[in-house]
Amino acid sequence: MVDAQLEALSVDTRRQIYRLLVERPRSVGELAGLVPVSRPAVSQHLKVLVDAELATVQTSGTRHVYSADPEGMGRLREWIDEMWETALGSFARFARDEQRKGT
Amino acid sequence: MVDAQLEALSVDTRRQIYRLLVERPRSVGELAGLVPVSRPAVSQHLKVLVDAELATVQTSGTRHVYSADPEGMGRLREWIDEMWETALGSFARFARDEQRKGT
DNA sequence: GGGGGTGGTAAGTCTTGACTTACCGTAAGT
DNA sequence: ACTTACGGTAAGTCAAGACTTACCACCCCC
Repeated sequence: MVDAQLEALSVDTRRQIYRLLVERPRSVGELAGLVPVSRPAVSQHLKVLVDAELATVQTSGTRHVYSADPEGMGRLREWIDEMWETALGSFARFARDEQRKGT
Repeated sequence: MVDAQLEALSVDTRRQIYRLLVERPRSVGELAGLVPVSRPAVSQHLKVLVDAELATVQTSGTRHVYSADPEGMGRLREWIDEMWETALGSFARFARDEQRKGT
């Protein structure tokens, strides 16, 4: 379920682009000027972000403005929270057992 | 900062292993029996998880027991939360501007 | 309706890394 | 000491994907 989001955010360039979108919506050309890769590369990264529901497009004429989409990040956040909680629980249980062992 | 965590969790097999560790600590052999790859592959994945501070080892004799480490997941959680918040803020601002435009 | 500026797509290169088999070290039991 | 079980490491293969250049489609404005 969160596979797409995690995979999308695992690449540095794509993370940079996403951060820029989180600040504010931006056009493809603007992004290409802020990131050390070519414009086509930016386009490809944006496709991945959109597919992962981490970004949305707003096309007006030939100008495509991308913004951050709360949808995908929300799902990722819930997944992380779940992992975090159960990891903490498992950790506490483990610590208690270790303690018991020591007594 | 969260690069290591995101990259570690971007691979399906490694996510499976991590989920198993979140449930409870497990040995390498046990993990290898629960995941569709060879034992050396599991070892390599575990190394990545440990490097990302998503797991820790507890070696007793030749038996190595891995557990989920809250450290890395905590950092990832904070980062995600920050992204989530600012993305929501940016989204709200955008929605308001769109509204204003419509009036 | 041409020309400039927008951005997506195709094709090809090249690196990264997930996986395998084979091997080695080490600890525990007899 | 010999054996057996446990895991980490080396070396090699192979596919995925990040990037490039080149090209194409589109809309807008004169």
